[in-house]
Amino acid sequence: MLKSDLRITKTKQALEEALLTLLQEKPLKSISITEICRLAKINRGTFYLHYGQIEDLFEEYYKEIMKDLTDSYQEPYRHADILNTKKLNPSTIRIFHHIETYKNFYRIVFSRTVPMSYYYLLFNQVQDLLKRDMELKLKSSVDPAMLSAYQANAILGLIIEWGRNDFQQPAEDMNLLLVRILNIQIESRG
Amino acid sequence: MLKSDLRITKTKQALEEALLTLLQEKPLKSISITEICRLAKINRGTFYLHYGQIEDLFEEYYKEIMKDLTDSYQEPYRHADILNTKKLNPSTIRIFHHIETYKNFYRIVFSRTVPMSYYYLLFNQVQDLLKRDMELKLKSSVDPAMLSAYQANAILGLIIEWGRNDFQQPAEDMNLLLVRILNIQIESRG
DNA sequence: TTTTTTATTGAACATTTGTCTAATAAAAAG
DNA sequence: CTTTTTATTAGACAAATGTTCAATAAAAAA
Repeated sequence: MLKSDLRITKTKQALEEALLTLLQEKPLKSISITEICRLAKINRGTFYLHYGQIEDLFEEYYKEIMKDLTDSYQEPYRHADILNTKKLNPSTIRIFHHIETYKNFYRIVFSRTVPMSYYYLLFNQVQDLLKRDMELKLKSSVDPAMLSAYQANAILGLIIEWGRNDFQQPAEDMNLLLVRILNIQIESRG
Repeated sequence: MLKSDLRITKTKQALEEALLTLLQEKPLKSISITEICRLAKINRGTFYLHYGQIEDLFEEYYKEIMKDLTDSYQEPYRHADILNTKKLNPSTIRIFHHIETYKNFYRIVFSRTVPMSYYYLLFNQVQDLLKRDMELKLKSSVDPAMLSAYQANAILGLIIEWGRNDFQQPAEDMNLLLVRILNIQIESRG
C-alpha cells in the first residue's frame, strides 16, 4: 500500500492553491470553507475528510516554510561541525533573513485573529534549533527545555516588535540589535 | 449622560457569567454564541450589540486579570521608588506567582486554538511593566521597545514551557530558574 | 486487464452565524 | 411622576457550518 493516494494529493494541492489565491485578496479570517472549495472545485465534504477547519489547511502550508527555516538555520553548520560559541549566537542570526524573505506569510502568523497554534509551530521550531547550540555550553543545572524556551521566545519577541514596524528594519540591523541586547545584559551586572 | 446604562452592565455580567460557567465543562472553542445567550437568557441580537465574537467577551474578562498582574507587579514599588537594579529583576519576579494563582485561566490563554490576541494582551502588559525598569539602565543605543519586547517575551517563553509541564514547579522555583538563566548568559561570555 | 479498495461526489439535514427589522421595556433626564 | 431616550427583544432571513448517506469514479492491487 502506498503512503498516499494520488487523489488525496491532487485534492490537497487544489485546496492549498485556492487558499493561497484567496489570501492575496482578503484576510484569512474572512475566508470561508465553502469559498475555498468552490474555487478549488472540490466538494465541501471532501474538505472535511482531510481537515477540520481552514487553519489546518494553512498549517500544512506553514510546515513547508518551517522546512526552509530549518535549512537556513543549519546552513552555518554545513562547513563546521561545531561553531565558535564566543561569537554571539552566529547560527541564530539567519532567522531574521528567513523572516524577511517570507514577511507576507509572517504578517499572517503574527496577526491577532490567527490561532495560537501558528505561534507554537514557530516557537517549537526555533526552540529545537537552539537546543543544538545549547548542549555545548551546558554545564549549568538549568533545564535545557526551559533555557531554550527562554531564548527562543526572546527572539520571537524581537520579531513581533519588528513585525509591528512592518519589518521596516533590514534583517542585518536586527542581527546587530540582538548582539547589542545581549551585551546590555552583561554590562548591567558588571 | 452616564458612562453606562444599567441594562448594559446587567447584560454583560450575565454573558460573562454564562461564559465562565461553560468554560468549566468544555473548551472555549466548542462554545457557541447561541449557547452562551441561551444560558445567560440574553437575546442573541443583544450579544452582537456589544461583541463581535466570543473572543471579545473573553477579552473583557481577561482585562480584569491583567489588572491583577499590574498590581502584583508594582507591589515592590510601593515602598521604594527605585529598586536596586543590581538584584536580578526583583520586580519581574512576581509574575510567576500571578500566573500560578490564575493557572486555570492561563491554560486557556496558552492553548492552541485560542486567537493570538490573547497572547498579545499578556505580552503588551509585561512589556509595559518592564519598560519602567528599562529607563534606569538605558545608556545603550538599543531601542527600548525592542529591548523590552525581547525580555518580556523571553519570560513568556518560560511561562509557556512551565504551562507545558502543567505548572508543576512552584512559582518560587521559576524565580530561581530565571536567575540562573540570566547568570548563564553572563558566564558563557566571560 | 480485471478486481478490489477507497476517495470523491451530490444531496440533504439540523445547527450556528451574522444581520436586520419593528415592538417593547427599562433606564435616564426633565 | 412624566417624558425622552435607548437597550433589549422576538422573529425572520440568507449564508456557512458540520455531519451523514448512497452512488460514483478514480486509483491501487491482482
